[in-house]
Amino acid sequence: MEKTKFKAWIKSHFPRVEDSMLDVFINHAQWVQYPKGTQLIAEGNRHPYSYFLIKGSVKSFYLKDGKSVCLWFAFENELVGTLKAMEGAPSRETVELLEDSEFIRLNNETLLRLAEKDLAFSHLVSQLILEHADFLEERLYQLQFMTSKERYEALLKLAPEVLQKVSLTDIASYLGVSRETLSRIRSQK
Amino acid sequence: MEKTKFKAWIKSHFPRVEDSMLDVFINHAQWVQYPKGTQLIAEGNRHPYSYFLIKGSVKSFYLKDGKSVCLWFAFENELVGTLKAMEGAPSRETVELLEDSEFIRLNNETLLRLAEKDLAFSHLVSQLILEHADFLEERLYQLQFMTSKERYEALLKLAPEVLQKVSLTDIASYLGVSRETLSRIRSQK
DNA sequence: ATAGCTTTGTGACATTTGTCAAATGAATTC
DNA sequence: GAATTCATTTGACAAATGTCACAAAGCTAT
Repeated sequence: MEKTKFKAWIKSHFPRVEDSMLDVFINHAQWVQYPKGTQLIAEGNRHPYSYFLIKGSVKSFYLKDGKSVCLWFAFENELVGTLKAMEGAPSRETVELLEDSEFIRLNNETLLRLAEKDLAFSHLVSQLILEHADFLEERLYQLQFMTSKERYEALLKLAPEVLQKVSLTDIASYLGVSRETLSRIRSQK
Repeated sequence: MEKTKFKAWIKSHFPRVEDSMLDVFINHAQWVQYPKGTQLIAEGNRHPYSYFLIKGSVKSFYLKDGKSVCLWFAFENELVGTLKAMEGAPSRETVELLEDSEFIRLNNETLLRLAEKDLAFSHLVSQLILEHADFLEERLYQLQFMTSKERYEALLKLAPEVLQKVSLTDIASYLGVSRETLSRIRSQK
């Protein structure tokens, strides 16, 4: 069962969550699968789920003047979701599958209800938000302090799988430069 | 007593925190006061406190090639602290007073210990991190999507007091442009 | 294999922004 | 209030990046 993978991941990331709790949690989760191109979360809509990505890859983006500008990518063994969805608010971003992918799906309300009553889950939720905030701070640092070339190199170092799975157009938008500029950065080295 | 102001603020922001809990919390807090220019939190150091700003203003910045680049500003009735300090890790940023200021000071470990044991406090901590994450997402959106002129106008709209209290040099670095460019943006309108 | 589509790369040029230097303006000290 | 310091503005130029046009390379389906 794919849930095993998810369970192992939680246990390694949140060793303080007890097994009994974890089982309650897992029982509320479902395995789901969607084809490439599916919009998991659509801009402007409320979305009731968060996901753990078992297999595949996704991108998150806003639309700007009809073009997509990527905010993040996710690959195997990563969490996929948005703060807005967690808060029950309409999403500002769209999350779309880059290839056929499998997920463990978690209902946000269920998650919050568990966190409401149980201290360990509340800490888990804090932890998740904290990790996301750390990611955002790093992104912000890079956008404010690093040149586009440095950002490209940092991305390659941190997540080399991006190059395999994501188009250069999407990577360029993620880095905050035009396709052409990224192309030139790449040809320089 | 200045703690009253802090108490009122918490009650309006987190109506679900009970009075008894709040009193425990407040009893762990201290009122402190520092002169303009004080570095509340210094880059590279661990820092044991978070603050509620009673009166005054602060800026947060990194150093880049000897120049400061601002990450955020805070004014009356706002929380002042860093995620890194919360996590007990060395700070990457420096937090400095823009004028003589007064704070309610909270020990991070005490805060976390309370959150450890008490559900209401755990939710409060989640909520605080969540608000910070929302701020970061908005910042990121602005840096990636908006022109420097639009960012300047957004800042004026959201926090007009910035113009009163913060130098244009610091505002420029916050917006991600040079002093000269900000000056030209301002003269355009 | 070919035709058609999508992605990526390259050149020419315009625009934005940064950098350096100097001038102006505002605030502070003696 | 004159002198000094600091912050802001302005001008001239250079560097980085965006935009547009098109060429080249990779894929897909027939």
